[in-house]
Amino acid sequence: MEMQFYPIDVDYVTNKAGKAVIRLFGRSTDGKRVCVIDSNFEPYFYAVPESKTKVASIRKEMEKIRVKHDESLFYVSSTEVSERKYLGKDISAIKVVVNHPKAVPAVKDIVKKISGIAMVAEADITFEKRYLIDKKISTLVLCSVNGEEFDANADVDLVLEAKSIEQTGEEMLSPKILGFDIEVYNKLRIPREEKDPILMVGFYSDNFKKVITWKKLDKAEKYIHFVKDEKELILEAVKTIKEFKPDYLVGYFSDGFDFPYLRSRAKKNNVELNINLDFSKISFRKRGELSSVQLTGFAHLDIYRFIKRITSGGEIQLESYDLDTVAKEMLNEGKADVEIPELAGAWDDNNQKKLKEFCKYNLKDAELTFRLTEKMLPNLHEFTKIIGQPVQDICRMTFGQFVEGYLLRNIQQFRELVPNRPSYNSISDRSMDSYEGAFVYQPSPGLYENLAVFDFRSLYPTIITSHNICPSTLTLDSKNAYETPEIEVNKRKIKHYFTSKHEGFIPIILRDILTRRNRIKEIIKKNGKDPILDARQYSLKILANSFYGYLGFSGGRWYSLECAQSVTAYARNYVQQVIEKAKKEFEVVYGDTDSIFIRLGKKTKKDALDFLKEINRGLPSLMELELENFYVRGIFVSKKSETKGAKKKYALIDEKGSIKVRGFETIRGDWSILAKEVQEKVLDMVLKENAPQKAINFVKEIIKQARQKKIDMKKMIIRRNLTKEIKSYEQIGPHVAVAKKMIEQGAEIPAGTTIYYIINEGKGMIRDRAKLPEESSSYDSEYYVNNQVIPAVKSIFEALGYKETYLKEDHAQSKLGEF
DNA sequence: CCATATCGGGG
DNA sequence: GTGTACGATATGG
Repeated sequence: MEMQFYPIDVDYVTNKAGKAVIRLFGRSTDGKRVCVIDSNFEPYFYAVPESKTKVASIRKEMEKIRVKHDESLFYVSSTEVSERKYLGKDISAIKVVVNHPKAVPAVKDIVKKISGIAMVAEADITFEKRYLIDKKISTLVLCSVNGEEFDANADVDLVLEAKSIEQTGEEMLSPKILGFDIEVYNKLRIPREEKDPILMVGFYSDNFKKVITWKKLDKAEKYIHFVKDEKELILEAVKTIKEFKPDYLVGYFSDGFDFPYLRSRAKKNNVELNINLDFSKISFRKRGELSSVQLTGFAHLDIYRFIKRITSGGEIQLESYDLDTVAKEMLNEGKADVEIPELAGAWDDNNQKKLKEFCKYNLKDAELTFRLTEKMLPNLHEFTKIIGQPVQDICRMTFGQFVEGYLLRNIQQFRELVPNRPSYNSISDRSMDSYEGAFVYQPSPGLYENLAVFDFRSLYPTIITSHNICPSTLTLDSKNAYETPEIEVNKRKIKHYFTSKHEGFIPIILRDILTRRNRIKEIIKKNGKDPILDARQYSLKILANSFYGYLGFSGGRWYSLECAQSVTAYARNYVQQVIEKAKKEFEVVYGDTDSIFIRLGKKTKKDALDFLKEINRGLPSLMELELENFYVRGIFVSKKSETKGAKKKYALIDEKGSIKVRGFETIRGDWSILAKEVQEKVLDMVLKENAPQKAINFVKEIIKQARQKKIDMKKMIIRRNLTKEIKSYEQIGPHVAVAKKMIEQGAEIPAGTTIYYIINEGKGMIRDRAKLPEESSSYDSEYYVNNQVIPAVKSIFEALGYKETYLKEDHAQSKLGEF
């Protein structure tokens, strides 16, 4: 029979005959959950002989290989000579086909030892990845399959054994998404998996709301479902997922919290989290402290991980990635307003009213998770389609992995053999390599008016394409080659050369990405905004911008120090050239990596634009200097202990009154709200109103209010995490001291607990005066003035020239009366 | 200057 | 599992 479907999850299993078969789980066009089995794909790798002369004898030797491993026999099924390239050079490789994916590592080790073998390649690409690459299948994109119905032990509507399968369209899956979230008993601030039960599980989707809990609530909302205990709650949650049949089950930090917690509580209650479509156990792949929780048959997404990756470094800079902040920024809607530390108390006291609120809160979290996923879907899907790997992997991949995934798929057209993933040792060797990065033109601290900012459009990608920078074009021959600017290595000046006789695969692939992106941007310009096209161009932008970093990433297969060095060398050269030219007409205020900030002074905007045109006439075709914006005012500040202006620490206001702040994120979650608010307001007054004196008066007023204890205690709360067991602390910080006192009063405080505290008035050390917010009646205003307010605004006022008068090093305290 | 420590998300 | 392996930033020697 014929069927069209969207593959979502791909893996392989070994069938009764001992053969590895690929399974593609997905959704058919008529809405069924399906599993397609493809048993027509063979595992293989490549062996590269030292010279062509020995190929015949090597093949004979390889074909004799037999390895016993546990119960199975691994062997070479066939070999075949394949003319390939390796980093641009022609080589003969032998394709070695083996009887099982697990035979690859075993056989590979033996092949490596055969004399006359130079290297073994592509033995480290997983079977299912290899399948997707070779079959040119992207998950989530429509596939046609011809096959026979098959009887298999899987919780799907249809299993097909494929005779043929191919990707047939561009059309994408519209997935069934189920957001979920758990609430747990939290007498202590951090719940303990062994002791504290799960109290609620919430689910949300289009036309679907459900909260499961095990305390009966009278006159509760319809969506609340009651069960008798935690065990039943877990079973009911499993049943809910089974019946809903989502394509994506989505949580927020569910890799780090919800799933590990569910697993632990399921074990405690002696029940199985039986949601995988083949009834197998859920895989928790440890990666440092965090695990990646992978389901079989459908996708588990931790949307937090994708959002964090995709937004950092982008336009919107979030100060925190907690669900409330992210949802407010992206959905204009925050979490339900409850005091989560009160949940345990409400549960113990059977406080019906409060528990109903917590149910609502639980549902809201699931809803926000669901909505964020909907919002991110265009980007998530574009990456999945471009990179061609399952959506659950894309959701967790770094940009370096994006580049490598993209190269792996697109390198095939060049017949390039894929370099091996570097060994642990070579990674650590490579990470010793250091090289010069971007150029920074240091600003003099101060307030400037009337600025123009230029930047190079996609500077690093266009440098790579314009100068043919690629591991395959690197040459020692300076004839017919691009010559880099001088590069200083160990006090010696060197240059690299990249041939101009043929184009490297990285420049070709990258140029294709850039031109595709430009085409999409033109369509958007012509036809107006379109979220899908916008996601597509943004994905291509991120991908293109990641190539340079990838070349210098020690864990990369195509790592090349020479390439990475060359990219930054060219970049420094171009930016410095523009700065030198700009200096003849304007005052240059600042420059960093790919941007130049100039003061217009008596010159006009037109003069700035003419200058831009002039520069662009001299650049290679793909490179371009663009106007980023004109700014009314800008403040450049210096970091402490630096006299010159700091890198990337400035704030600008444009003609529309919107403020752009860079590098002020020293104010993080572990500072008081007071410090954050003061800094924000000061920047506002300086930039928007051009009123430094008013800002000073404002800070003076805040200090006065602090001293008169007129500021809300909530704004004084500082939080900090305990990273280890209390006993193992040598350095007793304020948060450690608070925790110690709590323990003395009988509390249990495991590692990982967040301690909230306020510094109280009195004599002695800071740590002895740190107390829980509920135990604090007042606060030490001098501490907050000197350690929170002043540090938050100090550098801003210094840049404005108030240094000597108002802020004298650490003795600021005595001077602050005048402040 | 480079090596080590901390932190994030979740309740 | 055709293994594994966070990444960015702050501090401290």
